[in-house]
Amino acid sequence: MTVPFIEQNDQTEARRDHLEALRGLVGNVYPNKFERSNVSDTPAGEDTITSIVAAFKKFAPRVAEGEKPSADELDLANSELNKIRVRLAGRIAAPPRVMGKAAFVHLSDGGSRLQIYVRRQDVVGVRNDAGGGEVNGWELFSLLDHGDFIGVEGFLFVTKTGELSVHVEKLQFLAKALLPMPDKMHGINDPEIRQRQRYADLIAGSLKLEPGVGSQEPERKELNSRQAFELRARVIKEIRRFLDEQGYIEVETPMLTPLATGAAARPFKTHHNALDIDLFARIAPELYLKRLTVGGFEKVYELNRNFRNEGISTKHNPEFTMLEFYWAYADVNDMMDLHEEMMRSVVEVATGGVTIRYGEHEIDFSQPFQRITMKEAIARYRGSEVNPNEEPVRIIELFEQFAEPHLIQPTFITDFPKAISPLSKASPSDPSVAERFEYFVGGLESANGFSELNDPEEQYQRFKDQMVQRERGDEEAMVMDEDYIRALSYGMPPAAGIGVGIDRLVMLLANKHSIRDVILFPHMRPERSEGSRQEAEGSVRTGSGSDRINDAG
RNA sequence: GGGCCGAUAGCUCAGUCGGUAGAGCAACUGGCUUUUAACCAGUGGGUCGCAGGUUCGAGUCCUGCUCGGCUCACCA
Repeated sequence: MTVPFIEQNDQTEARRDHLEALRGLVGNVYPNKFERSNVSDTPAGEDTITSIVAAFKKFAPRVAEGEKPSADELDLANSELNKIRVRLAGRIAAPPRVMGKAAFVHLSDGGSRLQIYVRRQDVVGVRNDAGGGEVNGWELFSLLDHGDFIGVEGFLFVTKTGELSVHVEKLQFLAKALLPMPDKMHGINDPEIRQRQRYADLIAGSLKLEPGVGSQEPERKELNSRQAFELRARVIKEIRRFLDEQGYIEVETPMLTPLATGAAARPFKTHHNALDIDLFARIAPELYLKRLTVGGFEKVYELNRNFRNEGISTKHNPEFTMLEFYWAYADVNDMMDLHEEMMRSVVEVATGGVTIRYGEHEIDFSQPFQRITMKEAIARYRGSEVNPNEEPVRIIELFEQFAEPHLIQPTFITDFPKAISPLSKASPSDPSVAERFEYFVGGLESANGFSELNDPEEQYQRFKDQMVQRERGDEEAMVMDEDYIRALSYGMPPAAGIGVGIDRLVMLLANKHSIRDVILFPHMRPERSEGSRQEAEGSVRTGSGSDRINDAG
C-alpha cells in the first residue's frame, strides 16, 4: 500500500520494487533490532561507525595526497586489522559502486562514514524472520539503494589506496529509504526544504562528499547543519556545567501562565478547558525566578523556551531559548563579571578557541569586554553628546540607530533609562538611570541584566506606571502582578539577574546569520499538501481519537 | 504589513529576441572481483509553483494568488 501524499515517480517505483523483492528474500523488511559488536570498547557497549573509525583509523598507513601506500605498509596494517571482527549498522551513504562481482559502498551513522567491501563469492545474506537462516547475499546486496539501512558483519582491512574498510561476510537488511537521497555533491540548497524537512537537510549533510583536491570551489569552513546543532548542544552543556559549578540550581517554572509578564512583548494566548480560563505562553520566567530568591534559592537558573507573539525574522523565532539566572547579594557589576567569564568559557568549549569569525568580523573574547554607558556609546558613534533632558524613548532610538550596529566586539552597554526598565533598581549615583546593562556582540543584542528591584512598594508604583502606558495603547507595557508584589513583601535579598538569548549566542559561535539555521524546526507557515487539503475539507480528521495515542507516546 | 528577488526532472542548475524542454548527478538495462565524485555502452524521466490574460504560438510578456529568501518596521 502506498501513502497517498508521498510523491511517486520512477525512482520511488524502483525502490518499492526493490523492497518487494527484498521482502521475498529476507522476510520482514523492517526488523526490530540489530546487535552491534563492541570492539572499539565504547561506554555505551556498542560499536558505531564513528567509534570504529576513531579506534582503528590509526592503523591505516599515512600517505601523501594522490600517493599509494607500499605493499609492506598495507601488509603491516592488515595483519592487525584482519583480526578484528565487527558488526556495524548504518545508512548506505552513496550509490553502490558495483564492479561486476564486487562492490564498494560507504555506510554513514550520521556523523562519520566507513567504507565496506562486498564480494560476491564471500557474502551471505541473513533472513530477518524468527530463526533467521541464510539467503543469497549478493542478490540481497543488488537490491539495496542509496539511503537504505543495513547491518554488516565482517573484518577490518585497508584497501590498496589505504582506506579503512570492512570486508563484509554477512549482510542484513534493516530499513528502506523509499524516497531518493539528495544529490551527493550539492546536498540541498533550497532553504525551504532545509528548514521544513530538517531530516533531509541532516541526511544531505551526512551524505555529501567533499570536493576533490583539484576542485576550483572556494574554501568554505561553514558548519553544516549537524555541526551547527552539535555546537549548540556543546554551548548548552557548558552553560549548565558552568552554572552548576558556581553553585546554581536549575529549576523549571510555568510555561503556561495567567499573566504574561517579565518582559515587554505580546504573548500567545490559549485556553484551559477544565478551568475555563485563558492562559498565556510565558514571555519570560523572570518573575517566577525572583519569587524563588524570595523563597531562599540564592543562585537559581532556568534554561528553557519563551514565546513571543511578534514578527518573524532572521533574528526572531516565535519560540526561542533563553537562559535566565539570579544571584543573591550581587549587583549588576558582579553579574557583568560573571557573564564575561561564562562567555569566555562557552566560546572556548564550543569552538576550541578564544576568537571567532562572524561573517566579515574577527571577534576576540580574550580581552576584557568593553563597558560603556548608553549615552557614551551614542556620543562615540554619532559624534555629538546626548541632550541631558532627552526623552528615554528617544535615547533608545538614538542608541539603536547610531551605536548598535558598531558593537561587534563583546561590549556591555550600561546605564539604561529607568523609565524603560520597570523591574530594575535605580543607580545609587543617578536616579534617572537603571542599574542595567545589555550585552552586545557581532551587532546582536545577546543578553540583558540588572540589579533587581526588590522594594515591593516601588515595584507596585512602577507597575502602576506601566498600566498607564498600557492604557495609552502600549500593548507591550507590563501588567500588575499582585502575587509578585506579595512575594516581594516577604522580603527579597538584593540580587542581580540576567537573561541570555541562547539562539543568538549559537548563531554567533556557529557563524550563522539566520536564527532558522540554529533552531532545528523553526516556525514556518504550514505547508499545503494534498493530505492537509483533504483534512481541511473535513473528510479525514474525525476528532479526539488520535489524541489519546499521542498522549500515551 | 511594505519593498526587492526567487520557484523548470528525485537533487543542483541552464534555458538567448516569444517559435518542438536541456545538462550534470540520481534512476533503469548491460559489462567490469581493491574502487575513491569509479569507469564504459545504452534507456526512460517534466502539470516549467497555481489561476487568469495578451498572442497564430508563453518556461519566457502582463495581472492576481501561494510558498520561500533578503530587507524595513516591532522585538530578544
